[in-house]
Amino acid sequence: MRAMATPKSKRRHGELLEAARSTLIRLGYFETHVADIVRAAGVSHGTFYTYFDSKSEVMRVLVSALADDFFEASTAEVARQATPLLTLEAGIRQFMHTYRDRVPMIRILDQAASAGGEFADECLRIRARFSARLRAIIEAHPLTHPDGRPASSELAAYALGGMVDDFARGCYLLGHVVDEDAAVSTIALIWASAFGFAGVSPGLDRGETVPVPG
Amino acid sequence: MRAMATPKSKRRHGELLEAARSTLIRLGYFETHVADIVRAAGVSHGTFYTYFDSKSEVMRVLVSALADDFFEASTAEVARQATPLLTLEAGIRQFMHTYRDRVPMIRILDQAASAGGEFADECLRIRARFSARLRAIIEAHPLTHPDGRPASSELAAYALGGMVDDFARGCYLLGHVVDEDAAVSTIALIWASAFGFAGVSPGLDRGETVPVPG
Amino acid sequence: MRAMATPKSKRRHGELLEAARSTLIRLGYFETHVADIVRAAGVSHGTFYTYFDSKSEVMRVLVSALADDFFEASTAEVARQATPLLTLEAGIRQFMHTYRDRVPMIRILDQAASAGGEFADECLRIRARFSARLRAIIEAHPLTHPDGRPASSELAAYALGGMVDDFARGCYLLGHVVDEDAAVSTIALIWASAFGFAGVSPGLDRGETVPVPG
Amino acid sequence: MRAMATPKSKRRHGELLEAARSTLIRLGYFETHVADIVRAAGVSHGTFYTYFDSKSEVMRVLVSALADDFFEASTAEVARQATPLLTLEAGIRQFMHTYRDRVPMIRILDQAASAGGEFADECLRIRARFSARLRAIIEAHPLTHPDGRPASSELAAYALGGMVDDFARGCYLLGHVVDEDAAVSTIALIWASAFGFAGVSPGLDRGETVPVPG
DNA sequence: AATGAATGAGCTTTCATTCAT
DNA sequence: CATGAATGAAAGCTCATTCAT
Repeated sequence: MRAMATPKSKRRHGELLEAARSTLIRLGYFETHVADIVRAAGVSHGTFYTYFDSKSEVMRVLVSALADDFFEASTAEVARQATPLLTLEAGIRQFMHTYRDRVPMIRILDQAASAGGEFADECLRIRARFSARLRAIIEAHPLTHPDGRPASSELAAYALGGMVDDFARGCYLLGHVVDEDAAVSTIALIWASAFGFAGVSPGLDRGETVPVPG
Repeated sequence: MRAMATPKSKRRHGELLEAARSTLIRLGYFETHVADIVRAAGVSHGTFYTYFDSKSEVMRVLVSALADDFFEASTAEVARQATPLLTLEAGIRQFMHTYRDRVPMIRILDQAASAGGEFADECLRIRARFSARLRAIIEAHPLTHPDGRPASSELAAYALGGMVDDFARGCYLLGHVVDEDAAVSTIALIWASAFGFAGVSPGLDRGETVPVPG
Repeated sequence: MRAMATPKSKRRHGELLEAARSTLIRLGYFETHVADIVRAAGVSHGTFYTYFDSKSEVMRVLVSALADDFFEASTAEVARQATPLLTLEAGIRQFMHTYRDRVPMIRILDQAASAGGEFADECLRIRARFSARLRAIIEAHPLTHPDGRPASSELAAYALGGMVDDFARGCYLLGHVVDEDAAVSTIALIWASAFGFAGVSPGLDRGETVPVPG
Repeated sequence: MRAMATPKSKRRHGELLEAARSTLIRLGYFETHVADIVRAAGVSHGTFYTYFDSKSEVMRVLVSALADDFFEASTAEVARQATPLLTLEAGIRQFMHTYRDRVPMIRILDQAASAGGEFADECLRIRARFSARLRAIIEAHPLTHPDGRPASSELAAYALGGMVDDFARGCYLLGHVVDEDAAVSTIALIWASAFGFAGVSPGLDRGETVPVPG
């Protein structure tokens, strides 16, 4: 980007960004061309290059903005419910809905990340911020290995957060069809088991057959 | 694809597929062009179209093959270990290693899926096959809600499978750096908690502070 | 063409020609490719070039054959009818039907001629042969200018033949929709006027020989 | 077509059209490629697509323009001559010359129409407009069947118009060599016979309005 | 004589970027 | 600053013809 001096310039810059944003969401990462953006903004090709060095630059700026927006929205507080399990469910449900309501923009994020370049880091940055929040909570309910060692709260947070993230991705990006309510309560149950909430995991005989994961 | 009669044809077909495969891995899904493939194979443009109807077709063939290979490799049997938890760990570790060893080709799958179209379904298909395996196991160790209702084994399988899938994706595709051994044991611990293995989850007082997920 | 020695060769040659003919009619002049012809003949590309020097050569041979067939069919004798006018009509109707029944092949002829090269001459050759027949008849009923000079029978034949040819072309090739019966009787009336048939225009004996148009 | 704003644009658009026109005439419909057009216009490939959506579009525009030009020129008024027959001749001669002077472009029209698609309709449209003019004239000199029924003026117009069209086509497109003067007077004679002009065929007042052919 | 894989020049079209106006 | 026509490299694909087998 080059020109930012006057207020008019600032406005133009913003208009172009907004045009690019709506175009991205409308057409997707790979089908968004400079021609689409400038048409949406009502300016010429030349003007675009007055404000941005390249198409990549706008993409970069926008994808970061999309990522921030997603993060902000998905880390809102959740009201305490009647039981811990219900509160867990409420939190997970909120995440799922936040995801669902932003599918077009998350799809962009996903495409940008898969295309390589700097966007994978952007995704990791979001994940890290999610995990940091979850981690703080887990540390109040530490997972413990059978031998008594505490599990890494960082890793546990990453894994539990990833579970819901993956679920949302499967449902909303890839199109897997599920009963959302059932999904939320199942995930909450697994979280609760991990946190060791009373009345959720019944105890199991030792030494039995063990599943092969994957 | 059209010509397959003679042994020479079969060889060429294979050479082109291999050229396409290595080019895909080298340049990525979006930067792989017919010109790159034929250059790698040492043949002319025309020859490519003797064996494939279009660029999309090779992509389709290759991505499906990659997906199949990944699935086959990641669902191999795992030897029973000393304890159930260790066996869980072994299974998860195997999945992680299978993923790690195929990063270049899984990246292609990921890119193809992000572009939409048929490849997202391919991903779901793989996920469904994973889940089906895991589900069979879960049904032997059903998760139960506090009120006694059994959780959906299908959803539980999808969620638990997603957790490890997401972990592998974060580490190997997006570049998140973790201690793999610690990660595996943490995931195994969460699985074990869900399955209700004795000695893993300690019990928790009701009514306490509850984490906000995400 | 090169190989014609053995009976087997002759058969192959014929098979290829027939395959080319049906392909031409099926796909049209511009959409007929060597690949289509050899597929229809059940032989390889190489074989095609054993019997023909080029695609153009087959086209040349075939278009000439189509032209001959058309000419033969359209110059068949027509039975004398009750009145000369009816006989004229019968002849014109026969031509129209001959044309109509061969639309696919005449279309080829038309396309080939328009594409330039030698095929325009082929069309002229047909027209000349038509005209020659018609001319012989006109010479028995000469058209006379007001000043008493006889009109050129050659030109009159060409013009009158062209009228019906053009009509058929308009209806059957270009898709002009008309009542065929009315068209035939109108054209016959114009012919009769030119020939000076009694009751249409003056001065011609009834019951005489009547031309077959085309 | 997309860009037409500035005068410079208008000029370029015209240059490209003219380049396309001259290229069409030079190389024919089937041998005219975008590369030839842009070379003739002295611009890049990209510029062509700034002004036209596709090659087909220029073809369409040009062929329609050719057709319009041809129609306009060939339906110009013809000065009344000393006798009706001479006026007929003058009209026919004008048509022949109009045709002759536009052979290169009419050839394009012919090729385009033979390829099928929209251009055959274009030809029919021209024919219909010709016929409509001729028909108005014929209705003032109705052709009558021997039984007294009037012939269809529409069909008569189509047939008589087709005669001269076919003649011009034979001479100028297909290369039939004739004495043009003799041809014109022969065709005029046939028209006059059909119209029943005195001294050619009976029963028409002299000195009346005389049709412009074509 | 038959095969059919291989060729490669050539086709139409796209699009990020530049630069004269 | 704004314009938008111009660029040109590069894309996917076609097809008549050749030639080693």
